[in-house]
Amino acid sequence: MKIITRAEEILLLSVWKLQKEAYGLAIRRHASELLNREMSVGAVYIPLERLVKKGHLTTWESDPTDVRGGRRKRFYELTPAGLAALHAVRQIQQEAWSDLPRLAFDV
Amino acid sequence: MKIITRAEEILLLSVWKLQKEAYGLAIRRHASELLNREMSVGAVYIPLERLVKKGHLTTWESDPTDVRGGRRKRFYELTPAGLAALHAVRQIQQEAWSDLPRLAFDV
DNA sequence: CAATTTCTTTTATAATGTAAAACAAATTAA
DNA sequence: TTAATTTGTTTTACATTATAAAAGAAATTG
Repeated sequence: MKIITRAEEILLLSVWKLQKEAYGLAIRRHASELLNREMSVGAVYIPLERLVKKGHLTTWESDPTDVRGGRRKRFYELTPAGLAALHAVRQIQQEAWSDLPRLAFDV
Repeated sequence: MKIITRAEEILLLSVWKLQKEAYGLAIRRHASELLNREMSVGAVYIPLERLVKKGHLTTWESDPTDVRGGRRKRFYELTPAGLAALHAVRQIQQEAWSDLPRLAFDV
């Protein structure tokens, strides 16, 4: 299984975290907070579409809400395959960060 | 600070782990094991050079050893900046993976 | 209906990732 | 002494991913 990229990891985790509120701009806000840095709109929507195409997310459009400017939203949800990809990357991370020797200059 | 990519993370951690044996092919072997998948030669050397250019690694050439085919090796070592980049990505990971709600289909 | 707001899609380009081929220099075997 | 083998790095050429910025859409408010 090919490992997901960091952007994919952050976006999948954002979708997971946001649950029923996982739509484009909300995902962007959450992911930006995680990264401590404003992600551009394209940096979110384009990878999200890729994740859908790969089967790691499902997506659908909602009806408009009645808040000002509240147009249709495109929601996302994690699939079992997406969750598996997250678990896989998590495991690799834990392995990679284990048993590291002490460094000369230290933290 | 711009976050490092997954490949960069794996390579920096491999250099860290290998200590005095951190040269191209050894790094490739170690990183391949971590990822459970053979990395191509270019997938290692090119990112390594990028990390040197960014100041996350230092590099130098050794003298040849006397084992069969043992030619000059190019070694790498983590810099304080490289370590800082690893710490930064680690922190983001821990934040991103915390407080995730239960899923419908569960692990 | 013009202005404003929320939200998504598209476009164009920069940066990264990767396989594969080429190159280099050492030891060993014939 | 030279051909084969081994260990290793560099280069090339291309595919994939990341990103900013602009454009487009549909709703509410003034």
